[in-house]
Amino acid sequence: MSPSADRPPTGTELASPVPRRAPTARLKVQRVRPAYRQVADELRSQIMRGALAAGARLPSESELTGMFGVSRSTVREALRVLASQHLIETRRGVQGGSFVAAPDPARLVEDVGGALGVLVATPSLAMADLLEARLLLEPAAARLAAQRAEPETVEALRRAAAPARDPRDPSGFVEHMDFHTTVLMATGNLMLTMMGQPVGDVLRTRLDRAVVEAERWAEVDACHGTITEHIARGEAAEAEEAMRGHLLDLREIYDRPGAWKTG
Amino acid sequence: MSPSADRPPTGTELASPVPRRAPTARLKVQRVRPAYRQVADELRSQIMRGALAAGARLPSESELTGMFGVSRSTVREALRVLASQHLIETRRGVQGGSFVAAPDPARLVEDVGGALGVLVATPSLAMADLLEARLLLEPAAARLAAQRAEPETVEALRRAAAPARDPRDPSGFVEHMDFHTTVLMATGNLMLTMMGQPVGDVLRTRLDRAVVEAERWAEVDACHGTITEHIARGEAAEAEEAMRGHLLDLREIYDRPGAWKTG
DNA sequence: TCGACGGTAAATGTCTGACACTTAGGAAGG
DNA sequence: CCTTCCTAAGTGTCAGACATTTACCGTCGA
Repeated sequence: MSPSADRPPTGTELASPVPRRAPTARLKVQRVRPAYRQVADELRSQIMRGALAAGARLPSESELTGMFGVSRSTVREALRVLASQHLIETRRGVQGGSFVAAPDPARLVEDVGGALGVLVATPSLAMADLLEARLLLEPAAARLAAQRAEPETVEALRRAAAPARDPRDPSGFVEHMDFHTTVLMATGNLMLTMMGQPVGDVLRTRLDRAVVEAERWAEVDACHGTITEHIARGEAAEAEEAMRGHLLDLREIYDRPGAWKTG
Repeated sequence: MSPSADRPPTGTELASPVPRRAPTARLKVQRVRPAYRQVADELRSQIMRGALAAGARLPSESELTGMFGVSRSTVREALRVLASQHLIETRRGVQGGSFVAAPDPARLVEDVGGALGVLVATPSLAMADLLEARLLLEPAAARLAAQRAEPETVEALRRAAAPARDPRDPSGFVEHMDFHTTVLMATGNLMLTMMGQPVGDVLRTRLDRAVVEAERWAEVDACHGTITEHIARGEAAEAEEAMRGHLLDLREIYDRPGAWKTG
């Protein structure tokens, strides 16, 4: 990140390399907010305030044109902003329009994962940080999962712990979800799932699986099975410890040279 | 990633105003992706692939119209999408244009916080979940902070632990950052900070401070001080335990009826 | 009576061309 | 050397038109 990269106002500036003796008031702020931003902010505020319930239909673009006194292009750019933040969805055709989108955890996780992927490409966020965060989160999640184990979630865990079969045989891929994600979900706490999943996603997608031998995967699967059974029996402490050990094992893989796909 | 590619099965479909007895296969997928999305996806892909480095300038809107063979409106809508995902920043004037944005953790935290705020308005994510997640994260963070305490971070902690003075007296508000955020930052692990801060933000902004008596805040400040000193002395276990106790104390506040601002 | 078919209209999607506004940098003037 | 003004590149905004999608509804035929 070049130090000259001028940062627009985020409001949460940390250590700012304060430009001493600013020549003339040299603000980088946008003097005027573009109209499309004002429109977007106003609509967003209405949505967040609950004035527009989820599923509700916004006025048509032409109507918004009249309401805000701006052109349709401007309205549309505002709508694109909201749509890309998943606050609205637009449909075409008769009875089409822009609708307030129902908040979707999966979508948020996707977005965060994507942003994380970008961040790990910078020196500010190291893979080691992700591993540490995971090591902090998932053992605790395993403990909670054990404390709250229900037949249904245990069943899901068993499915997830079953080794993913040969990728060339797609038959086993139905309904197969990542084990670690499943453990997070088994806590019944959506917040934990949302915190942990993006981390796991990034680690998984950037690991070059070629550096790992087949028998290593067998060990991994064995660990998953052990953890699952601890959770199934409600053995909280054991589940936590097993997960911690598992993650430490994995760390050995992640620490290998060339384990990370660069691009 | 965030392109929110035409939704693969998220499995989290909730109450869709299901048109009973779907006439013919009634998919909600967009048959054709609008041009602005294609342009946005292509540009995003180039940015993520690294073909455009951070800070690099994209072609001007007019040039992009030529390159993609679409009108400027379409190009602009695509740029709005990328801008609202913080992948690019746009400047006006000579030497203006769209520039690849440097990844900014603070921005990501902001976004996640905003999205969380929306999610807690739904039954899928309860405040209790946030509290639990926090209870899981911050004590561990306090431990790590203690293990790695450096003079500089300790100093920042002391500043943050100092009671925020009367809001009507803005003098004390300079440089005052939330204590819990500071603890997270003191771990030196950006990932932990990014996981914890949105949670704290949501809890803080939605707590109706009117239900809390002044002396309660004094207790809170005292707790902050205790934790800070544990961290300063490198007492990891004590710091962790103090933080846990502090959060459990806070829980009493959060559990009061009427503690949450509805919206 | 019921299903298939096709028309209609309300919206979004796209294009074109024009003008306004912003702003860094250079030229002119003191 | 400093200040002031001008310029030009680029984004921001507007207006109007046409294209495309698609739920709905009426018609027709079996």
